[in-house]
Amino acid sequence: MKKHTHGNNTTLLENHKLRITPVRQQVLGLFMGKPHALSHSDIEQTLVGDFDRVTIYRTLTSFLDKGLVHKIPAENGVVRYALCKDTCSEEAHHHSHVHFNCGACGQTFCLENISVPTITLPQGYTFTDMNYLATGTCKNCNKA
Amino acid sequence: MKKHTHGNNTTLLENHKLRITPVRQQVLGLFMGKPHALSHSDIEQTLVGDFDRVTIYRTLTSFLDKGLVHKIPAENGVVRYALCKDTCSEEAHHHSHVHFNCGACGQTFCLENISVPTITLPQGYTFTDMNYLATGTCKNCNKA
DNA sequence: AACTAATTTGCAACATTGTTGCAAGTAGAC
DNA sequence: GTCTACTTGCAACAATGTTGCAAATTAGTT
Repeated sequence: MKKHTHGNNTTLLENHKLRITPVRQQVLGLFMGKPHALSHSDIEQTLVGDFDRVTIYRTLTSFLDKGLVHKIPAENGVVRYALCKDTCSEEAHHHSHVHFNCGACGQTFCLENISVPTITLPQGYTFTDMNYLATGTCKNCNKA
Repeated sequence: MKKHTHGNNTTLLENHKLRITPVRQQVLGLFMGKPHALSHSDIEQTLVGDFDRVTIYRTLTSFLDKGLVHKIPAENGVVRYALCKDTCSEEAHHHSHVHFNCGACGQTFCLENISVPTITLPQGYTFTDMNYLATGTCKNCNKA
């Protein structure tokens, strides 16, 4: 029953200095099972009845702090989260990939495989993070 | 007292097929008076006591619909709005400029003057809108 | 296996943000 | 000035996010 809660997600949590708890295993499991980013409410609805709303918020916050996931703001203000690649840590996030939000299915994907151009900011500005958000229609929805 | 509510913002509203009302003039006045993007709560706090919260939401929505402002999602999910350039209309928005969110002063700016590279999406994806969001420290805060 | 310290969880309460329906008020056209 | 359509305020609600605290749990130590 709780078979697949053990496996490499346990290791993943340990690697990020997070204690192994049921919520964390389940939430991490969700991320690993889906190709798209998840919002708080996505998670809340999938783990029905099992965990407190607040706990899920805190789980996401700790994942974020420890560099396990990154935040993706959609145009409408909905915040989603997606797994980081291994190069991310507590200290620094290294992703400059494009996020794609599909207007048809509403899902958000990380497009890891396309090249991201460098943007040069004006004199005086320094940046720590760069976010690319495309809105449109995704592969699947364009087929249909 | 209500001197500067008349002027070219009235024309701007007319041009976008919006009725001239006190809220609209005042909110538009705010946008024109500030170099940075404004959130709903920024506006609410500045126009203290004068207008209903709901009215401000609806004002922003109609500005958005008519192509007068555009929406800027910050990393934390806060949604801000900034004036569009003249090339925007009800039908289509034409801005691919970079938005810059300063972690120090919290303000968000449109950086109109820097070049924005084209991003090529993978096969099958089509996009209608592209959003560039940089987070860091702005000119003023870097000086201080 | 039991003990302990530190972290994590659930609960309750609250704050903020955004939405909807409807009646009264106002803008703009004639 | 009159009429119509749009806009506003109010009330009520829904959704989202935050905080404090006591009880439970994790992981390390003996």
